Formats: sequence, C-alpha cells, structure tokens
Amino acid sequence: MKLDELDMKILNELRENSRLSMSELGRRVNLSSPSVTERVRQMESFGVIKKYTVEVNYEKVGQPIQCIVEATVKNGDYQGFNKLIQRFSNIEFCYRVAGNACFLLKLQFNNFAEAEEFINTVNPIASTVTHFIFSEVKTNLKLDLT
Amino acid sequence: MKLDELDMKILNELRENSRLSMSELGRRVNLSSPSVTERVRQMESFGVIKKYTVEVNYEKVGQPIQCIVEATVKNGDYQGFNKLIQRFSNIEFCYRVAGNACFLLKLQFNNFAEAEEFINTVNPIASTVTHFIFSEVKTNLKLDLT
DNA sequence: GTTGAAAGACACCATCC
DNA sequence: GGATGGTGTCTTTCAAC
Repeated sequence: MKLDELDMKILNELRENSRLSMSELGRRVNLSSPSVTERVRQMESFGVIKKYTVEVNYEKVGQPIQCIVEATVKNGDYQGFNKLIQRFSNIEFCYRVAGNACFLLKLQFNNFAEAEEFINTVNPIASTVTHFIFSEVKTNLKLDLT
Repeated sequence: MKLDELDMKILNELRENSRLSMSELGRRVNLSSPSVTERVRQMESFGVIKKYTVEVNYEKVGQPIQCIVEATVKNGDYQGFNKLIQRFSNIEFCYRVAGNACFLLKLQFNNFAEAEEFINTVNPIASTVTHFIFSEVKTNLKLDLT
C-alpha cells in the first residue's frame, strides 16, 4: 500500500485524537466523509493503523513506578524469556534489540516491591539493568512523507 | 480522584478500542450511557486519560528503522540536550531516567542515514548507546486495581 | 445511576463527476 | 480517484425518577 500526503494528514489527526468522527476528520483534511472513511478503512485493513487506543497517566491510575529494563538473556534461552514475560500484564512494550542487551522492556508497577518481584523473577533467566523513570521529557511525534 | 473497578474496566476497553461510542462502551461494562459518559469525562478532566490516539505500524508508514537510544549528557548540560531534541519530530518518547544513562529515547527513521544524522547531532552534547529494534515481542497491557 | 424521549449527528449507499 | 444527497440508524443529551 502506497500512502500519500493525505493519508499522513489523516494519521496525524487521528494520532492527536482518535475519537474524531469521519465527518469531522474529513473537514480537517478537506475531504468528504466517504472518502476519508475509505482511506481509513484501507489503512486499517493494511495494518498501517494497528489500534485505536488511549494514553493513560500511570501515576493517576495507581502505577507510579515506571522503568525501562535492559535484559540480557543467559545461555541464549530466548524461548524461556519470551514465555516468562507473557505472564506479566504490566509490560508496555518489549523489543528485541541489537546491542549489549537482548531485550528492552518498559514496565509499570504499583510500588517498588512489585518491581523487585519482577526483577527477581527474571534474573534466573536474564541479567538486567533497570532504569527507573523520573519524568517524561518529550512525547510528540509527527509523520512526514519522505 | 479515586478510581474504582468500573473505571478500570472502562479504561481497558478504551485502550483496546478508543473509538467505541459511549453507548457501546456502556453496554460492555454494564452501565448506562449517561453514567459511562460522566465517568469518562471525569477521567479526561482529571488527566487520567491523557489522549485518544492511534498505534501506527512504522514500517508500513515508511519509517522502518526504529531504535532506542541511551543518552548520557556531558558536563550536566541538560538544558542544551532538552532544547536540542525539541527540534526532532520523530521521537516517540524521551524519559529522564536513573542509572548510567540520563535519558532514554525511542526514535523512528526512514533510513540509516537519518539515524546517523541524529546521532551526529546529539554527540557533541551527549554520548549515546544505540539499540536498533529488531522486533516487537510483546505489547499488551491491562490495568488492575491494587 | 437509570430510564425514556427528542434532537441531532453520523455512517452508509447509490449516484454522479 | 473524489463529491453529493438522501435515508435509516445510532448516539448524545436532557429531563424526571
């Protein structure tokens, strides 16, 4: 699927507010509502749009402890690591990466005890470096056509 | 603001699909639509809900190069670093963290040349460790009441 | 927090450019 | 590819409870 500038505009609008109606979305990108609808449907079915979701303030939701963990799997037991982390529901992301570490994860916890518990659970399989998050410096993001 | 189990249910539903109508949302959590609407409005105004947004597949959008960068600022010039990264629009997040590094950032690029350019721009102010992302292992996330 | 009613907006379709 | 107009449905919003 080839995206044009209009698709990018649509994505940027939806990224700012995914609850826009198709007609309002059309107004913002100067397109009729049937046209926007079709473009959006296309991007959904091609997987360009993965999910409509919500950004939550974890502190206000009772999970004030956030951290990013570098995990280096021992003895190349990637399967075991994969399996292990599946049971946690407080993982925002887990990426397989190049570099010293094998995986980078972001997690939320209700308190430090929970964080410790997680690390203890993982450590038999992977060594970890934990970066607790102090604050969010920047999060904006715009898509451009190259 | 004190959240109860119903609020959590609502958040989890919206996190899975932020485009649900209030009436449909009400159906799913067994609440009338006026009640859901009020709860959602509350969570919006208290900042529990930060933003309704969309998850995009960066590869399909023409930004196949993703990485997480650890940045360690030289000479404690945090202001300079902050200012520097503001001009980039391809930063998904930037956290101030504890640990060896000062900041952790996630970025998207159209190609390696752009990634190199970013690193070159940052290096006078901060040393960096770059982890290119191979794949996304896990991303689900549910909120629970403690 | 619920129900019910009224107004409005929306999505959808067919048609046409 | 995109726009327009009409129709039916769903939603929102308000009132009263």
